[in-house]
Amino acid sequence: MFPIDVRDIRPIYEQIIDNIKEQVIKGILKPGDQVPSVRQLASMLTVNANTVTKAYQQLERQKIIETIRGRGTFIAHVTTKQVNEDELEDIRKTLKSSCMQLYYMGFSKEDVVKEISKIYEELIREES
Amino acid sequence: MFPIDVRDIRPIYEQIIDNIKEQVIKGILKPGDQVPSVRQLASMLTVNANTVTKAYQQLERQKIIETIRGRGTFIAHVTTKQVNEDELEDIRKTLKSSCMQLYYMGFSKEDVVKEISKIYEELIREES
Amino acid sequence: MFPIDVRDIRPIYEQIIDNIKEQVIKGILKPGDQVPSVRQLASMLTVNANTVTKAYQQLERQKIIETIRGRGTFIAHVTTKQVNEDELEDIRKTLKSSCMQLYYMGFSKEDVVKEISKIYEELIREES
Amino acid sequence: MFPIDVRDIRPIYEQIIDNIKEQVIKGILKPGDQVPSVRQLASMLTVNANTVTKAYQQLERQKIIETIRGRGTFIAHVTTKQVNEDELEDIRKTLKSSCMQLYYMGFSKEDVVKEISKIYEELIREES
DNA sequence: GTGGTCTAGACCACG
DNA sequence: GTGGTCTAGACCACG
Repeated sequence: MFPIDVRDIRPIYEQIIDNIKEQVIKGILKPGDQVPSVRQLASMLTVNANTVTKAYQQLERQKIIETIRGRGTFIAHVTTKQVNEDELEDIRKTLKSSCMQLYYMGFSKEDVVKEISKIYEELIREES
Repeated sequence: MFPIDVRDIRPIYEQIIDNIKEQVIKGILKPGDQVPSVRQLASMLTVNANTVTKAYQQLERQKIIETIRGRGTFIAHVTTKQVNEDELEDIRKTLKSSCMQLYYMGFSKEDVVKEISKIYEELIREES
Repeated sequence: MFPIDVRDIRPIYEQIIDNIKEQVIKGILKPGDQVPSVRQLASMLTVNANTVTKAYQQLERQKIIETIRGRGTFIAHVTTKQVNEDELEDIRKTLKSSCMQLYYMGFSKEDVVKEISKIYEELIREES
Repeated sequence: MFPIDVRDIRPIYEQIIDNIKEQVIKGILKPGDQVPSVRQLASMLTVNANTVTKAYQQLERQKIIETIRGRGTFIAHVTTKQVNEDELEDIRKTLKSSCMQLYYMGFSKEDVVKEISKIYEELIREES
């Protein structure tokens, strides 16, 4: 599967969320694909099952996966998510914090744009 | 001073850090300017003095402010911070998470670039 | 564990820092070893948990220990720390103060060298 | 006179103590020499008079200066100070902390000895 | 159970 | 008056 880094700043459940999202965006996981059960993934990543549960709950709330009782958990069929203003505001705060840190490291606006463009491109690079 | 938002995802001390950084970047606070004492700022924001202390300690470690014994706390004289690879890697992870969230909201690469450009520009608007 | 001396000139959190550093240097604590949890150490030393937290935070900043979310705190895997000129200058000032005190007690250069050699040797005695 | 560095880790009163001790050790100030009055030194260094008072009190307790009522303050006539075991123990703790810091910066015993020798020599270099 | 955040409040060192 | 240290204790996030 994918690696969990216990030293990562992000909590483990967020790493799981980010990894699955990334695989969906990159097309590695496609709508209808089954994802491992909570217990399977927990043992694959050697993390606590509660941690995977938390990640799956959030992914489900975000309509990225869906659980069908008795059958398992699957990648949802894409429904472009509508813009949530509160969430967007939180993202902006995060971006602003990152910008300030980069500013202090001497990054110009162009440097920042270059950085984020590269990140976005790597994400949606067709069939990675 | 500036508002503390208890509903903000960021802890209070981080909001304080971000706000002061922002004022320095925008040139509202200049090198040598005195910032409110721990107790003053605490009562202005109606937060506990320890919370302000924590924010100030981190700002001091980042060389953004400096404390002069018995006199108070001041904006540091700029010393361009050198790039820390570990820190940069953490920022990249944060940017990637934000990109994925924005992608799910339907933001194209151009939209994301526009968004971050606006944020960066607002930050340095008044020739810092 | 180790004793806290309330009469010591150093604050408690510094005594904790120094004690753990010493155990690491002496090889009593090895990379990967778990150190007591904040609460455990606090009750062992009968000090407040916040005091231990402060010591651990500084040790973490110095890359001597690392915290793994929900699992505990561990001795870091050694990464030789690079020389920080500012820090070195501070150490030199401290050494100079000590030298002057010793000079007044009648210590010759050879006495001082003998003293510090003994201290250093006791530190690394058991092949760390 | 001598410079006070408000950014120095040492409190101002300690800087004053250290500076006067240093001048005595180096022979710049000799037994019987008059030192500035508290108010004079305070205005020379632009520090608070209480700070100078504190420094002078400690220097007097250490028999390095002596105050003659109505006449002023003078460098004391040398009387080799006897070794105070408690004080020596404190110095050892300080030296140990410094050794540990230097050890973490990669200093060998020889490096540390070289460092402290240089500091001691610069101190007693005849007529600096 | 683990550490992180925050409060209220005391006391101290420095100036 | 300024920040630094420390306590007691609450509540939260993560696992």
